[in-house]
Amino acid sequence: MEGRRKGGRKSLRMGLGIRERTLDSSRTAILEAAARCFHERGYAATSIDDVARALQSTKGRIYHHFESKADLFAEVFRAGMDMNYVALEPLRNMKGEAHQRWRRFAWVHVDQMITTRAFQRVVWMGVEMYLTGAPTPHQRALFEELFETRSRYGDIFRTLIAEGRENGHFQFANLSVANQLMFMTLNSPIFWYSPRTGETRADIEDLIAQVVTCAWRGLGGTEGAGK
Amino acid sequence: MEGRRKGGRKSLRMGLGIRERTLDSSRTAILEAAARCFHERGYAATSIDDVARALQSTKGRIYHHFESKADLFAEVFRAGMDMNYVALEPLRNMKGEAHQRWRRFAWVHVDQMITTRAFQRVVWMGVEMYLTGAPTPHQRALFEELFETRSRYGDIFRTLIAEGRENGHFQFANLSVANQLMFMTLNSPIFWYSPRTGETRADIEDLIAQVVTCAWRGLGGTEGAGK
DNA sequence: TGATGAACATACTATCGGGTATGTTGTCAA
DNA sequence: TTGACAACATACCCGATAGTATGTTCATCA
Repeated sequence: MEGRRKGGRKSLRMGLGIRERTLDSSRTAILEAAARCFHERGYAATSIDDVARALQSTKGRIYHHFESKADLFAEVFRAGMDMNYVALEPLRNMKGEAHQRWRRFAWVHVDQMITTRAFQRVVWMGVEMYLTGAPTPHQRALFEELFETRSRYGDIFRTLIAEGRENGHFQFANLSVANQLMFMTLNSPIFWYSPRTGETRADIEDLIAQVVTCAWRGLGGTEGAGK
Repeated sequence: MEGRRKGGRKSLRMGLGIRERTLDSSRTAILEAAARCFHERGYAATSIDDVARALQSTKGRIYHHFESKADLFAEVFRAGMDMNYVALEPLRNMKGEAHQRWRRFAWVHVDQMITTRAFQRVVWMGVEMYLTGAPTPHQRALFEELFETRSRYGDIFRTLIAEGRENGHFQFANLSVANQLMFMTLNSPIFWYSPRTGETRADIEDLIAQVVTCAWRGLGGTEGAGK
C-alpha cells in the first residue's frame, strides 16, 4: 500500500537532512495540486503544465518526482485510497451488528468524500478509466494493483450489507445492484458538494447525516434503527 | 428545443429528394457514433477522427454537418435531453398524487438512462463541464440554453418530491440535498449498467424497478405505497 | 573546501489533434 | 444535358502538449 518513489531508490543515510524533510512535502504538494487539476478538468484535459502552474512551478519539478502523467495520476489515485483506509482504520476492530457497523463505516466514508473530494474524484475517474479500458496495456498494468486495492475496499461494505441482509436489518432484491446504488449515494458528494463560505463542521456533519440516511433507507434499513 | 442545422439554412424545394431523406439519417448516425465515443472516452480524450473512424468515414463528413467539436458535443447533449422530454411526454397530463406521479416519471427516466445511456452520459458530462466552467466563453454561451433546458427537466422532479413531502408521502430534511441524492440514484445506471448477453426486456425492467425503489426509499417514501 | 548529487528550471523535440482549404462524386432542377 | 450544389474525402496547417536533454543552484559529506 506504500507508494514507491521514482526508481524505488532509498536513502541509506541515517537521520533526515533538509532534502529528506522537504521531499515528502514537495511530493505531497504536487499530489495535491494534481488532484485539484484532475478534479476540475479531468485527466485528458489536464496538462502537466497546468499542474505546474498551479504550483507556481515548472514541468521539471513534476517529472523529477513522477515518471509520467499516467504515473502522477496513479499516485494521486493511490493517495486517495490510502486516505480512505487510514480513515477506516480506527473502526476495523469495531464490534456490534453488521448494520450498525455499516452506519459508522458509511459515515466515515462520506466524510472522506467531502473533506478529500479532489482525491476521491480522481479515484472515481481512475476506476472509470480502468473499466472502460481506454488506457494502454502499460497503464493497465500500472492500475491493476490499484484497482484491486479499490475492490477490496468496496468489499468491506459489500460484506457488511450482505451480512445485514441475512440478519434481517436490510432488505433488497440483488446484492450487486444494491451495492452499486449504495456507493453511488455515498460517493455522490464528490459530484455535487462544494464548500460554502462560512460553512461550519456542524453543517458538514448535517450533510453527511443526510447522505448516510438516504443510503440506509435505500438499502431497506428500518427507520430509526442502527444508532 | 429543435436543433438548428449548420448555418440554419432550409431547403425551399417541395418534397424530399434522396438528399433530404438521407440527411437526417446521416446526421443521426454521426450523433450516435459521437455519443458512443464521448461515452467511452470522455470529451477531451475523444478526437474527431475517433468519431469518424467509428463511422468508417473521415473528418470531412463530420465537419460538413457540425461546426466544431464543441458543437457536435452540444448537439449530442441536446439529442439526449430531447429523448427524455419525448419519453416523459405521454405522462405530462397524468393525474393523481405527486408521489404516485413521481414513481411513473422516475420509472421512465431510469428506463431512458439504460436504453439511451451513451447520450445520457453525454448530458451528464455536459452539465459537469458547464458547472466546472472549463469551456471558453463561446462554448458557455452555446451551452447556456441547453443547460437551462436541463434545469427545467430537473425541476419537474424537484417539484414532484417537494409536493410529495408536503402531502406527507416523502420525508427528508433538505429539498436540494434530497433532489441531488435522488438524481444520483436515478442516473446511476449510466455509470454501472452495461448490457448482458441474452438479457431480456424483463431483466431490464427488473433492474429499473430496483433503482426506482431505492430512490423512493431514499426520499423517505412509505413502503408499499405509490402503486 | 571541494566534489557530488538532489531538486529543480530552461530549452527543445516530436506527435497528435482541431480546424481549414481544396478536390471529387453523385443528385436534382431547369 | 448541364450547371449548381450537397455530401462527402484528401491534404495540409498550426497550436498544444507529453516527454527529454541540458543547465543551474545549493545542501551535504568526505
